[in-house]
Amino acid sequence: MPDTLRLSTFLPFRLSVLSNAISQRIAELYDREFGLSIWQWRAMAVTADTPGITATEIGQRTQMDKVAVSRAVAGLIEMGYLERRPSTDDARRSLLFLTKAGHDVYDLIVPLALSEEARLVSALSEREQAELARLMGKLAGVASPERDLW
Amino acid sequence: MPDTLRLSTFLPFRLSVLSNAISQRIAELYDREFGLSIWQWRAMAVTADTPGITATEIGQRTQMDKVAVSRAVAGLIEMGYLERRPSTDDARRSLLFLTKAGHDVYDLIVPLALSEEARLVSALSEREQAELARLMGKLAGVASPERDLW
DNA sequence: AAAAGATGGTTTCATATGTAACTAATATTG
DNA sequence: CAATATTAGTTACATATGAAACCATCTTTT
Repeated sequence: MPDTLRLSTFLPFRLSVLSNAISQRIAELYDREFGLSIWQWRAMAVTADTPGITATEIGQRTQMDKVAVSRAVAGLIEMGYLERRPSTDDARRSLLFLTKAGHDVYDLIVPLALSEEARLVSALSEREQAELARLMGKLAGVASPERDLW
Repeated sequence: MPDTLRLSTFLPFRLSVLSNAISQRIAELYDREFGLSIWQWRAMAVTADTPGITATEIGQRTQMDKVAVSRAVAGLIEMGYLERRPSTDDARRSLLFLTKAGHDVYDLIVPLALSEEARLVSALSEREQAELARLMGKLAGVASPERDLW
């Protein structure tokens, strides 16, 4: 058992640094261009994907806790990008939809996000990209056996 | 150009969720067992690796900003794990060393950290581990061309 | 060698985030 | 069907974090 540990080769550290570097770059993009936080962008993305989604479901799909979802949704509604409609079969929930303005912004962000991702993975061949996804999936299984990350 | 984007296959999102799941698990371990934050643990790790390191150097090695380093170091000193000695050739800096107590804690954490890492990568073969490290290195190069992440 | 600028590090202040308490509604139990 | 427990979501409070101002020292310029 070695008595020291080199941080720069320690997987949790490397992952964290890499992920933060990427997230920050993207967050700055969303914020600068559209005034959206990462959380708001994620809530928007799953709502675009699943119109009529509830706040709880957003939380599950994005791995945000319910407070974060509540705040993100509140912000999006205030900006006029999201609309809340009461659920007919459960008055506690509401169903969320993108507004026209929300769709417009979403349609502007998607290409930006995808091109940023493309820039990122451009260093990797198709095979490497697939391999990375596969390895991350395996790690996710071990990291959070209890909850299904995706 | 697709008009929607599936978050669950979007690399920055997947990386972020995976990394956070891992970091949180580890953070909770350090905190519960030793009352250390992740930042404090990182500062401790690089100080163990390089006795006499300065705060600025800790920042470079851990990718923390100087405020975070300042706070982490202050906490470690207060707990009696770190010691500050004035630099002879520049009175602005101080040189940092683990105390005896700091070494003791460090020696307890290292095996825990390594075994948690081992548990994590146990899902991967040797080859896959090496491949993952290689792919992450490539991504890091694109993600932060300006600064050298490791 | 005085003035101006840069650097190491801390403190202040404003914002972000997480935990726990709370409200309202639904589901379950006896 | 009343009492209790659970769930959806929000609010309040306490802590964490980051940006900018700051102090002290060192470096560069003139």
